Amino acid sequence: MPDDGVSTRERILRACWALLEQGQGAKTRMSDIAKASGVSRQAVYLHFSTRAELLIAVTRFVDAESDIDARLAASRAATSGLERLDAFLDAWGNYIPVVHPVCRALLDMAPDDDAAKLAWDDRMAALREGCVAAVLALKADGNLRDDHDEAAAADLLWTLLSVSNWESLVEDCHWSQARYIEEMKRLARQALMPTG
Amino acid sequence: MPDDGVSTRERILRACWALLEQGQGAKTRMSDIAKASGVSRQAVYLHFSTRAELLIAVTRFVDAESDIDARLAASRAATSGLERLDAFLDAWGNYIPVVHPVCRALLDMAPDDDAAKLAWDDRMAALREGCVAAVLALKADGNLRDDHDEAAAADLLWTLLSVSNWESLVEDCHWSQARYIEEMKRLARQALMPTG
DNA sequence: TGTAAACTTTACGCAGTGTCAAGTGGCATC
DNA sequence: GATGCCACTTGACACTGCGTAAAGTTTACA
Repeated sequence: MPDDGVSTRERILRACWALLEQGQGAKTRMSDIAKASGVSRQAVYLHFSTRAELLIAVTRFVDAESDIDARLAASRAATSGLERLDAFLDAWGNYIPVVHPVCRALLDMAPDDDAAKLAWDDRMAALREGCVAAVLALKADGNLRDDHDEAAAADLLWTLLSVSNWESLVEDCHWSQARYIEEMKRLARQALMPTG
Repeated sequence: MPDDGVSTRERILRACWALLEQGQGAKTRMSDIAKASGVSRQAVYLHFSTRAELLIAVTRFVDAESDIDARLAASRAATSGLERLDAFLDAWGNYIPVVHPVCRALLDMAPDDDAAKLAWDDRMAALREGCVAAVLALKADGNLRDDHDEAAAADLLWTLLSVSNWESLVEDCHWSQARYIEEMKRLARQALMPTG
């Protein structure tokens, strides 16, 4: 533990996070990260054996720092299905902008790197669990369309909530975050519930 | 012009296409393509100065070979807005599986390569034009929701029709192509038209 | 004084892209 | 039949970025 009480490992994680946040996701090199952390390139490898491992660690770090669990608590506490759906959309939809830079970096290296792909798939599997839970809550209220089963409904919701769709609307189409959330809520209701 | 009457350039394009179709998009190297074309690696560079340029040429080649224009003709010929929307969804939705391997390869290199990114954005801009046309046709019929303007409606449709969403439903969730098209049509109507 | 942990420095191996220069074989033209 | 061009081959090389290896430095602690 050097100067301040913060560990080198954490300095690297924060520096990497900061770099990813200022764009250039896929172009962020190990040497850039080392420089930004004020540490040698080799020191980075002392803590994270590959670039993929570092990026995965950063996503976990961001999850912890931004307390994703607290965000999701409201959706689990909801009493009605619709309430749960809305709360889940609020939680996840508002979390996307926070993790997005890191997600993007991970996603960009996934086609090349099996570890990154695995980590991403894992994340998406967790998201899908939330979707299934929301769908089941709707169904319990008799508020699920009868023309698709729970799996299909979850597929649809999971697809709507993808990071790509957020990028498309917020980054490419310049929608505000609030508008994105609002429209997603409407879209999800229309897609899943019996009457508009 | 060697053995058969087909040019080396075309042999390379077809070989590249075939390789991309059998998976491993981002992992397809210039040397693999050369080998599959029965030509030296240098010969590939004689025809395409970079990997990005080659991939872009392949997308154009696939467009020409699969006659994307003919596919879109029906949507332009439609008389009503709804007809146009459906025809557009059929044309594009059924074209995705054809170009997908090539699109994926281009998309995978976009974060790293400006030329690839530009080519991709161009393609997406063309798709958006189709979306705008469909939205305007709906509006002409008085069949556009009044709670978003044409731009927002086009944004939404364009996002729904993304390659990522096709991948999500067809590849990840194992939906059939027919089911994908059907559900997209419903989703688009619900999102854009006044009454479900 | 010794030693162990954390980090630095320098160097290297490797894959893949893109470049360069010197061939080679066929085909056309004079 | 020599000349020359064209498309292509061969083999080498520079460059980037990842990951590894080995030896040295600093600090802290016993």
